Amino acid sequence: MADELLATDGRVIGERATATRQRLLDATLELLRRDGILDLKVVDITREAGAAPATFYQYFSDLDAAILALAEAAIDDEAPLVQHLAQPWTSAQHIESARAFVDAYGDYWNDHYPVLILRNLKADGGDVDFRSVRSRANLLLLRRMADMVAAAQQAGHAPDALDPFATAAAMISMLDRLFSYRNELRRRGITSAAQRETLSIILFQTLSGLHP
Amino acid sequence: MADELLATDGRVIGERATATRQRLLDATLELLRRDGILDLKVVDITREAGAAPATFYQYFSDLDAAILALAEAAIDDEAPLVQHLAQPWTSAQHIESARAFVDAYGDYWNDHYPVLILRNLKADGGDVDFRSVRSRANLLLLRRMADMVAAAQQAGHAPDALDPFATAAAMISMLDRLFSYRNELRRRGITSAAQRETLSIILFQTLSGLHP
DNA sequence: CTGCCATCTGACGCGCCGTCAGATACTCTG
DNA sequence: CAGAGTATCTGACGGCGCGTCAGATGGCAG
Repeated sequence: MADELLATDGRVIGERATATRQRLLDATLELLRRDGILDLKVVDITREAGAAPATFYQYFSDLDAAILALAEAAIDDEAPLVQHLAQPWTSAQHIESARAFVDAYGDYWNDHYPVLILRNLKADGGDVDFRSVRSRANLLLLRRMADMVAAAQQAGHAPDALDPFATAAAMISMLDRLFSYRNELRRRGITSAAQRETLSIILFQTLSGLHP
Repeated sequence: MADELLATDGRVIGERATATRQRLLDATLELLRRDGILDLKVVDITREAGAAPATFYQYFSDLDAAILALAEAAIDDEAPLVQHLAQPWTSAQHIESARAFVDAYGDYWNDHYPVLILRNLKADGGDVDFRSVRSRANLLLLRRMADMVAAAQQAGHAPDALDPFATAAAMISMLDRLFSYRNELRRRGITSAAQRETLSIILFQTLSGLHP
């Protein structure tokens, strides 16, 4: 097992230090939720965690390192998502699987959204570490979705001109961004239930090539 | 005409000052492209524009005010987009309109992406000014798309359970996010042409209810 | 109790923010 | 074209967060 945590000077850290490190990560996520993505300060994190500013730098070289650690941790919560994509959606009844997937994605998003948004920003900006963690996070989902599209194409349900992987990426993109936008939609009188149903239908149609 | 520009102290500004203000805005966009969204500094903007830091604050109360001005300016470039959604897509031939729209959206995105990303971030974060400018920017597009969905529903092509407005928002979301992601897709060997065709098909299917 | 190692901390120099009083450039009048 | 008046620009400054360092504190083994 290589999951022994290291301090920035390279030494393996003990129980007390591991707990402190975790408090700092918890505080980071909490502040990201509370104050938004653009106003995160190390000083505030350490105050929230009841530590001195210098302590933060014992476990993370800078803010990015902490966010990267949170992004790594988020990967573990993806398991329930993949499950709903286990088999291709081959009949109208499978719209129910699409609904379940959208719900699961919503839960996942709620738990991790500030980290996911920052991860995407930094990955888009070219940071190799964030690109790597995003890649590992998305790959399973993208592969499963791409396989579903390919199956739909072989069954003659979906257009051959669709690139399966690009289609999968488009669906993940839609979900990511629309969940950010959902408060705005609610403000316009569109309920969560309507949003969920709309997403489920688009996802079902696009991945299966069928009408629900 | 109320398009006379004001300094932060409220006075109407003249020709020279307007030019300086514009140089600052140009420099802001240039630095956003070059250095990314998260490392923008007033000092750098003024250096790039050949002005003193204090000059920036004569025309913008802070960085957000400048970005907001850029977001306002971006709205003017939306006209070509709306054009492609003028009439509903009622036959398979209209896939060509979808392609044209995707291309136009790509151009628009290329011209303004750092500003659009920041605008969305701050609007999602609850900033009322950025919510307002995003709302004004999106509304025309969203309305047109929603009308297309409603028309497809009346023709019996699209499921009635789709919320037209939420569907439109999902499509815009997909476009916004996927254009950010396109370098990653290219890295995976998916060409721009394949991305464009995939987006066009998904858009066409979802808005028209037809197969291409 | 004492020494040792892990862990934590206050204090500091640095760079950017946003403000102010004053310098500079332009314009208009006589 | 001199000089006053206004528009525009600027250097300098206090404040704050960053990231580093030497040293303080805590806990455990002998």
